[in-house]
Amino acid sequence: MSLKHALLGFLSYAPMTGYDLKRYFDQSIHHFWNANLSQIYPTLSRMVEEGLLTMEVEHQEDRPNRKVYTITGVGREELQRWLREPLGLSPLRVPFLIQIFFGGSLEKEEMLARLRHHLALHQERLAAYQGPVREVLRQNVEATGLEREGFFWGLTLDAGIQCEEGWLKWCEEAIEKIEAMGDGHDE
Amino acid sequence: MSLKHALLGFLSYAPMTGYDLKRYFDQSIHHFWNANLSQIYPTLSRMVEEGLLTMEVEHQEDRPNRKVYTITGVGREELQRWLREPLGLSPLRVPFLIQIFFGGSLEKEEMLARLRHHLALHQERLAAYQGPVREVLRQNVEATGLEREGFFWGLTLDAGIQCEEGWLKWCEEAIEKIEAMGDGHDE
DNA sequence: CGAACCATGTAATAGGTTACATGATTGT
DNA sequence: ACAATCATGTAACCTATTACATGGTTCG
Repeated sequence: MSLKHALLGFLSYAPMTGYDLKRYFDQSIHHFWNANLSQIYPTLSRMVEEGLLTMEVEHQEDRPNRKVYTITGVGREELQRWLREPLGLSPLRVPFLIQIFFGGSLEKEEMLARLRHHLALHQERLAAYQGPVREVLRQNVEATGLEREGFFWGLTLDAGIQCEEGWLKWCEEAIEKIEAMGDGHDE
Repeated sequence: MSLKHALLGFLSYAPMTGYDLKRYFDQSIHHFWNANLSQIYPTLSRMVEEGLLTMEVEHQEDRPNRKVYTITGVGREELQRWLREPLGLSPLRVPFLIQIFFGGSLEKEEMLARLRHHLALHQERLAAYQGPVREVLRQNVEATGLEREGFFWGLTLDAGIQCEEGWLKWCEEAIEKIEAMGDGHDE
């Protein structure tokens, strides 16, 4: 279960609440993994039962109480074990490609509009990765001083960028090929 | 629900059994979507209830009976509607990148071994796409005569290839960067 | 005055994987 | 003999999403 190990990973940096963890997800691994609060909270409870974490309630007066989770020795061992576990390639699930696969009945212009829209979405995402996302990463390295860790954070962002560039290239080539095609439903 | 629409897509080519459909999944859209028989069978039943398909039992003597599903007019309309529905970008879920992200505690050689293994997996998959997978696609076009459809089938395979090439490039660059790094856990 | 932030959850639903169950035929 | 192919499913389980529920504070 990857969510569990991602939580262990962040908690190996510092004790945190579920709400904090969600912010870290959104800020740093959002481009290859995400989780909702409604999934994070029960998972943290279960991890306490399993002995991977401990929890302490921090009382606050003007705000809701915080449940601060801390990783245990067992938790650290489990994280280290998992980090070395060989994983196969994760299967893709891209509904958009199902639409392309069965798109033979769409008209040329309709299909082009779909692809151009998709291209724009990927351009947006790429720009975000190269700009604000990269910047947040840099700030996190600066704030924590975790140089070596920051190097690996950067690698995952590189992967996201590489992926987006691949999609852009594919979209562009697909558009060219369709534009070169005959009109209507034939050829 | 994408599975439903993928099933509608294949059944728009010809009536088929669940078992046949599974074969088509494995053969043609496997690289961006897959499904198990234990998921396909109940889904087909539900689609009959919803009026998207009809089912007829074909009795066989030496083999189990076949349940042949046929797409209805309603089913075709639903497929056409869905093919035009704009979809956002599908979120990635790559557990391997979680391992990289939190991989700061692994030793240099350990990390290199992981990346080299990953590189090999992607090379294998790319070779499959460029060789046998492309060949099966070509044969399906020849067998069915669906030239225009075949063009779009090919596009989805191009996307798979583009994706694999992106991963390969990323793996290679990551390996180079790590090799250039200082030894052990520092720097 | 309304939106966003802080902070916690539960419940219902959907989607997907794995294991279990059956049973004849064909190929190695 | 053993595995694979044909052909159907059910049940248990795991994972993830969406909706519902609460309630004060801060910012525009």
